[in-house]
Amino acid sequence: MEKIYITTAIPYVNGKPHIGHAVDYCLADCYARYHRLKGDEVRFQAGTDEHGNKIAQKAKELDLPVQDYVNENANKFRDFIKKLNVSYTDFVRTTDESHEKRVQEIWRRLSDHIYKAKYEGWYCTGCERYVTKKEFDETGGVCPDHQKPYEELQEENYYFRVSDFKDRIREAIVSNEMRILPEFRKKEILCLLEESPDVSISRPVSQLSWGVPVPDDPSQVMYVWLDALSNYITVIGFPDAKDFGEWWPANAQFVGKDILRFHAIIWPAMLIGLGLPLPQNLVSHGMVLCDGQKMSKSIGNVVDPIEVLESHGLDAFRYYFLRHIDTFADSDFTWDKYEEAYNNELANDLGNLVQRLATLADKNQIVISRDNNSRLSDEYIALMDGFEFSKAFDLVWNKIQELNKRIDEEKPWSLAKNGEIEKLKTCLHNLIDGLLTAVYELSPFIPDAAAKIIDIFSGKITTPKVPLFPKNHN
RNA sequence: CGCGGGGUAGAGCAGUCUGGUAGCUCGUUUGGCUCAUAACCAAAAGGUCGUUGGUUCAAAUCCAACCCCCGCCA
Repeated sequence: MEKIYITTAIPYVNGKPHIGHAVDYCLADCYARYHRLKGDEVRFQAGTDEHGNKIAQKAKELDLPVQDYVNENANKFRDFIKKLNVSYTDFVRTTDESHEKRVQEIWRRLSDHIYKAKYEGWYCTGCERYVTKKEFDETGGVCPDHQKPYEELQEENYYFRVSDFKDRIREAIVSNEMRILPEFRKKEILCLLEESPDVSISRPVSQLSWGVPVPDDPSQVMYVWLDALSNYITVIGFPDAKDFGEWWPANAQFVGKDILRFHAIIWPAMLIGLGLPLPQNLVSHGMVLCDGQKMSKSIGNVVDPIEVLESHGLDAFRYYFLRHIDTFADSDFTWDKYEEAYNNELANDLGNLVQRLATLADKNQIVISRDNNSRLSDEYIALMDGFEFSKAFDLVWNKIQELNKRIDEEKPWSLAKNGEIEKLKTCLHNLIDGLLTAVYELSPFIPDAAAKIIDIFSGKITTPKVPLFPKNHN
């Protein structure tokens, strides 16, 4: 039995949850539940990123105090996470007082690697970031995302000297001490690492007010990196919690491919600077596309995850996102594919299998006495340990389909007709046992459905009045 | 320019490392079954494996050149 710590990226709460957030949560939750099945003790972080100008501006537009605005949005995210039945144990908000205090302590401890310098160049207020000379030249001085000319800027910032840690980070990545998944991202990061400049970690108060004050310098406020990335350790009590070392380093940190670079370069630099070990696995997943295109408001192909969730329920949602959204590569979401997966797979394969076995058991008054002796197959464990969730799901699904074949081959209804009661009982016992074994491995993916199936086959078995995954007749 | 991934049946993919009758899922067609949610099971049709050339008895697989798509550098 091990202690496992799992983290998810904390979304920026300047809007409502979108479908990309769901991938992070589904993967991390599946992994957490898998470890609990193995008997491990799991601590599982989730949270929200709540500082920065974009949020302050939105609040201003709505004429709300900023804290009220972020409270409201943080709740939306927390509700969303609950709706996904994500089994997190710790929730962090970057506006939590305890987080802010700890971040300031982290800043102090990193002060040997922090220096003040003058920035001269261009800045995009929309992106809230500095713009390189190359970018300025290529865009003709106008931000392509915001259609606004870049502003010329001259200001003092604090910088974090990432260069102090490059050798150590490279070594950790190459040796898989900090494993980056998938493998091809590892190569990208190694290239990026060489070119990584020191990173600006503060802004003058005049530029940015909604953030954590820099310790001992009231003229500066922390910019996103130190504040947001620190959440992974502040939430489990760094530096003062006595049991911090029992949980850190994280076994797995789940992030989208777009933010992997920060987690694979700036974050380990911070950890090394603090004298802490590095996370064991950085798992970077792909983006959810719609008809092969990136979802965007301007194309108008944004899919609302709540709408998806409400159309066929949570099990269907988790099913699709864990099986048909590839764990590592970009994958498509389309309503057609979603409907197809629900009808052909959840309803016809699994739902119908449950229904036919329950009916057969009911009609023939079969009672299953079964202690929970299910175990995970070696192949399943290997895939789950390698974060190959969609492949592990495929593996289990084959077992489901296999059971449908076996029913046809063994024809329990014929046995009943011929009065071969003992044979019939053995046959149904074996089939139901096979189902429950598969369901055990299914439970990290679709926990609600798994619980319902176990319930159906516990004690006296009766035919469910409503099928597990009803189909729409329209 | 550079680094990386990919181009295999209508769609989505595996197979390429370790050459030897081209495979899976969905869709289509036909048959079977009746426990089941018009569900399930079986069978069939459907491919010049991006192009050209090379190595070999034999190439989706190895080698060379080229074309196209995508990711990262942004």
